[in-house]
Amino acid sequence: MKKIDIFKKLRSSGLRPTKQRVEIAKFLFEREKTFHFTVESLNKLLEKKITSKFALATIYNTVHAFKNAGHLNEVEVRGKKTYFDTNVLEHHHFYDSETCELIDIDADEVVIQKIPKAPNGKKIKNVEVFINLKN
Amino acid sequence: MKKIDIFKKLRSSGLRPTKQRVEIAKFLFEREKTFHFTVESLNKLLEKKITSKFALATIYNTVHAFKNAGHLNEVEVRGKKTYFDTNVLEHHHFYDSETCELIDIDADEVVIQKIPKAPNGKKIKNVEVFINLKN
DNA sequence: TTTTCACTTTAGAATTATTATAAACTAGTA
DNA sequence: TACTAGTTTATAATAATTCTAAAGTGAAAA
Repeated sequence: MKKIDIFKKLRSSGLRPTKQRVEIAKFLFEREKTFHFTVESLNKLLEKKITSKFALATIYNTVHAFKNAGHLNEVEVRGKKTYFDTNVLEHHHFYDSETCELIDIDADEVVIQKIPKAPNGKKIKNVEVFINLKN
Repeated sequence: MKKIDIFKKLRSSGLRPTKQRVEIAKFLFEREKTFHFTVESLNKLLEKKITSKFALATIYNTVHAFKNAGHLNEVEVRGKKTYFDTNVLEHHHFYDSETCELIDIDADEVVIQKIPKAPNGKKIKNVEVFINLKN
């Protein structure tokens, strides 16, 4: 993803392309594969990669802004930290609790045959399948 | 569930039937339907129901002890608080993010036709289906 | 280009859920 | 009854996240 595309991405979601947002966006979206992270892990990786230091609050702000703009997914993981995912398509996850690692599963790799109706007046927003792993 | 059964349940899992544990166990397990709660909500409900006051740490200790003994399930919910469930059979959940409410789905109400293989050397421990609701 | 101002960043304080600590208590056994 | 390991308790500590308010900055308007 080129710099100009990053700018577009930010602008089109109503986010000013500040130095911090551009750097973080480049780090997150200039990659082939899906990337899973917590704010803590992202902060550590950015510290290594980037010369200037961003406030932790900025990482939080930016990640939430990206999430609200639909550029990041928040992933369903039991635990203290919140995981994010650069894959914003509908998909599912393996979770390896030994390593605390998430692995993406494409939506078409899971086929659900039967599902109950949503209760009284509610609708189904989405279905997440979470496969816990063991050794 | 009678008092004697509560005692048995506790003893058979190596837990001394203290006043606190018995009270909490009665509150949790003497019901027909599944019960979902957080430590905070359980604490509030116990305060209403019970004359004596238990330390918050005791609620945490007890809930964890019950969970480790297999009498409670910890449920996969995104968010800060940890949810528990008196239903320890394999099952799934609806989640209503408006009301932060969990609703059980029996295992046989969901049929999965296709699922990917576990990655390199890992095995599948269990599969959780989480259905997010909207209005 | 300069001015202006709403939006951002920042450091640090505040908050919230949870766990750790260490002293006081108690169930069950000898 | 007395002992002891397991429990409870109040409080402190921790950890992730959010809040705050002051300083900084992008970009639209003059």
